[in-house]
Amino acid sequence: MTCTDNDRDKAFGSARVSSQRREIVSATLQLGGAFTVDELVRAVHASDAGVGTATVYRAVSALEGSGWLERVGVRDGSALFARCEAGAEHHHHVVCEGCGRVEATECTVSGTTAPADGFRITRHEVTLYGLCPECSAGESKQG
Amino acid sequence: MTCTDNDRDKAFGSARVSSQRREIVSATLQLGGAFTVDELVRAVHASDAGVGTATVYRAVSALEGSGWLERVGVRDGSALFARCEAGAEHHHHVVCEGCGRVEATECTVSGTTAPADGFRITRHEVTLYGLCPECSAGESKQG
DNA sequence: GTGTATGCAAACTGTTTGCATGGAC
DNA sequence: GTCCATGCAAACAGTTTGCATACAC
Repeated sequence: MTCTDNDRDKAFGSARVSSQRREIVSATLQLGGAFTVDELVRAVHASDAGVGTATVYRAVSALEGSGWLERVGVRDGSALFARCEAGAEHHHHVVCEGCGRVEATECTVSGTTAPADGFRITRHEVTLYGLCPECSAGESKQG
Repeated sequence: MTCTDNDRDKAFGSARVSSQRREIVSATLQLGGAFTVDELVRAVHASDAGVGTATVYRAVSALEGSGWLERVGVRDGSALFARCEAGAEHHHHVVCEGCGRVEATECTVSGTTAPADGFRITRHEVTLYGLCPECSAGESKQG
């Protein structure tokens, strides 16, 4: 992962960047796929146990606000976040249930058409779940 | 709404049916569309304030278990439930953001194809949001 | 120097659970 | 008569917030 401090700093947009926030961004990149805030807190604590949970929550909110992170779903009652390259373009996510990896995928839902009784559709939420090529291969080997 | 006690009782499958559970089912039908547990509790309290929150949660779980109710999404951090006629068939939901009405809609997502990098898709979640014909008409009148 | 991010802990919300009791079957 | 559903309250998990302080700008 080639990621400079400058890259990390850009994640927060115009907000201030502290050492903690830089660590949080690094941990996000290390996790790679989708993660809960709790998992992110653990990852951050691996390099600095002094970072508070509230700080991580606030940083995640800031990152979500700047568009660098996205809320991609829910797992066991906690919000799932993931870094997504697709940015502001309309897209959805494929979540690997093996390793948590998240990829952007284009929207295959027929946009604003009315599927039932003349509903006027304004937005939709789509999340695909499955296995990435690696996990898919591992799965078929193990049975 | 033509719904006999017998209909209400069937909602719980083979589980026991108490007067509270019958009231909960009635309240569900009165609400009509999607609702949170909190809204359901309020509706139930309109006819019997003595019903406990835990009872409603337990009844909702039982109704979900029997397939009579479905979890159709999340609103403000609380789970959204709705009665759905579609039953066990694969389908999705259209939620009216005006009145909360929920309709089943057939799946327009191209099933198990791999949208990105050879992912093997096993399942997906789709929820459509918009305005039903009535709310859509009201909206355009009011601007 | 100003204002924002931090850390701590408490508060808050939605949901679940333990327990004694009443009611459905 | 047995066993499950109930009601109450406490417990619980995830998340947010208040406040004094440290630090980025």
